[in-house]
Amino acid sequence: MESLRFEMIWEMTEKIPRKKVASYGQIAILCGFPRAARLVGWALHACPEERLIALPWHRVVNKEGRLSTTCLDHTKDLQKWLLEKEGVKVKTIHGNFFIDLKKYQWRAGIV
DNA sequence: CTTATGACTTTCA
DNA sequence: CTGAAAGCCATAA
Repeated sequence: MESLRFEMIWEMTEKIPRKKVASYGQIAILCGFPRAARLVGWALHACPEERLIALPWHRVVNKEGRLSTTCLDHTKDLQKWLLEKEGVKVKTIHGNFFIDLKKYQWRAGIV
């Protein structure tokens, strides 16, 4: 098995269906690297803007379903907006945004 | 080649 | 139950 590269992460992220979300760890697991959750976050952070635009990065949240992005150019507000645009309900709690994983978590790739 | 970092996750106190 | 710390991996410098 090759090393987990950003490209793999991006491709896996692109496979997330509409109205579904996946955790960073889940993406890593689907790629075959259960402990590379941080790579996923960083991969998206290091992703070119062009690629990022076509990438459903907003469907990737942390394990709690919380929008944990710290990227100044791609804020939680933007992510929330993109999700609601798809019809995904986003809860606003104490200034943070949460997603109902029981309802929206991606259940594919568990072949 | 070595050190530092990041949009995470899990475990210990 | 809540909070803090370590673990993890690939990339950048």
